[in-house]
Amino acid sequence: MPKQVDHEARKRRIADAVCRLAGTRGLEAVSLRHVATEAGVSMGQVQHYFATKDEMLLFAFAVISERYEQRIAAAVTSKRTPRTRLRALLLAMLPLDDAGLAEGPVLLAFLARAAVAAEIAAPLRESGAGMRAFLAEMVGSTPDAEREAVILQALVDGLLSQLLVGHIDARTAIAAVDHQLDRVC
Amino acid sequence: MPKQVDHEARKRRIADAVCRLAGTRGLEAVSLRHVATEAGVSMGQVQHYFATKDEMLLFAFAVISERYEQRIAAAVTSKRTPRTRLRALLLAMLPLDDAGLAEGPVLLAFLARAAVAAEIAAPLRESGAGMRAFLAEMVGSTPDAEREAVILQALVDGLLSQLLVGHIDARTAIAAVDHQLDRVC
DNA sequence: CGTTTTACAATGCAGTCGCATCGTAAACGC
DNA sequence: GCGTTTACGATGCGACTGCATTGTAAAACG
Repeated sequence: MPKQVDHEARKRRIADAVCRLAGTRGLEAVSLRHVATEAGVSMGQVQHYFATKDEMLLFAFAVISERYEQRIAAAVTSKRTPRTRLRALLLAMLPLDDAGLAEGPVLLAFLARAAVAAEIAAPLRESGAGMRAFLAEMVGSTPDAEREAVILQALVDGLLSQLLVGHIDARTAIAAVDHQLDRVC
Repeated sequence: MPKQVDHEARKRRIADAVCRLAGTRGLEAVSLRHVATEAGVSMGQVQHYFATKDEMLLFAFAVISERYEQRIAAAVTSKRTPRTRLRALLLAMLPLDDAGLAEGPVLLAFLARAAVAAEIAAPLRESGAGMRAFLAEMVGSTPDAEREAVILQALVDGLLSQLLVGHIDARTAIAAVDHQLDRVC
C-alpha cells in the first residue's frame, strides 16, 4: 500500500467542495471537474473515492444533513427552560448566521432534487422524521404534540425557503416563530 | 410573412413541456433537445421562440406561477364564509389533487434555483408578496393580520415540500392547516 | 409578379459531461 | 529485494450541451 490516508477525511473534503458549489451556484453547477477544482484535487482523486457522481452527491447530502443536525443540537443544549430550548431549536433551523446562510441553499437544492430522486428523498425523510420526533418531545405531553410538531416543522421549513429567496427578512421570521411559540406554550 | 401563428400559444406549449420535464425529472433534465422532443416540435422551433435557455426557463416559470395563482383564485371564489374561503385558499396551495401534484415539484425546483439565481428570485418574491397580501386580507382586520399571513404562508410552503418528499401524507397536512386555522379565527 | 419578411428545419461547432482506461510512484508483506 | 496492493494523475472517449449558421417554404406587401 502507498502512503497511509484518512479515507473519511478525503471524502469529506470533497463533499465540502460539493456543498460549497451547490450552495453558491446550485446543484447544476456540480460536475466532477468543478468539484475537483473547488476541492483543490485532481479529478482522478474524486473518481477514486466515489465510483459515480450520484454516489458523491449522496455522500455530500449525508455530510450536510449531519452538520445541520449537529448545529441544531448544539444550539439546544445551552438553554434551560423548555420554552427557550424549543425556541433555540427552531431558530437554529433558520439561516440566521453565516453557517445557516451557507447551509440553507444547499439543503434547499437537495430538497428539490428529493422531489424527483428517490435515493435523496429516503434519507431526507429519515432525518426529517427524527427532527419531528425531537420537536414533539420538546413541545410537551399534550395530546396534540405530534400535530404541533408537524406545524412547527413546516413553519420553519417555509420560513427557511422564504428567507433564502429574500421574501422575508430575519426579523420577520423570528417574530413569526415567537408568535407561534406563544400559542403552543 | 408565412402562415399566421399564435405566438403566445407556441411559447406556452413549449413552456408546458419545460414544466412537465422539470416536474418529473428535475430542472437538470431540461435541455433544449429534451424540451423540443417533449413538446413534439423541432429544436429549431424552440430556438426561434426563445433566444436563450434562460429566457425559456424564465417564461416557463412565469407560466406555472400564473397557473398556480389562478388555480388558487378559482378555489376561493366558490366559498362563502371567511373561514371556508381561507381554508380553501390554503388547501389549494397544497399538492392534494392531480393538478397540484404536477405543479408542486416544478415550483420546488424553481424555488431552489431562486436561491442561487436572482432573475428567478425576483418574480418569485413578487408573486409571493401578492399571495401574502391576499392572505392578510382574508385573515381579517386584527393588528396581527400581517404576521398571521406570514405564518400561514410559511406553514403551507413547508407542508408543500414535506408532502412532495413524502415526509407527511395529505391527511396530516390538512389536519395541520385546520388546527392552525382554529387558532387564527 | 417580385420582393421581403416570417417561421421554421437542419446541420455544425466548440465546449463540457460522466466515466473508463492506463500508467506509475509509494508503501507494505514476504 | 520483490511482488502485490493502494492511491492516485493523466488521458481519452462517446455522448451531450447551448448556441450559431444556413437553407427554405410560404405568406404578406409593393
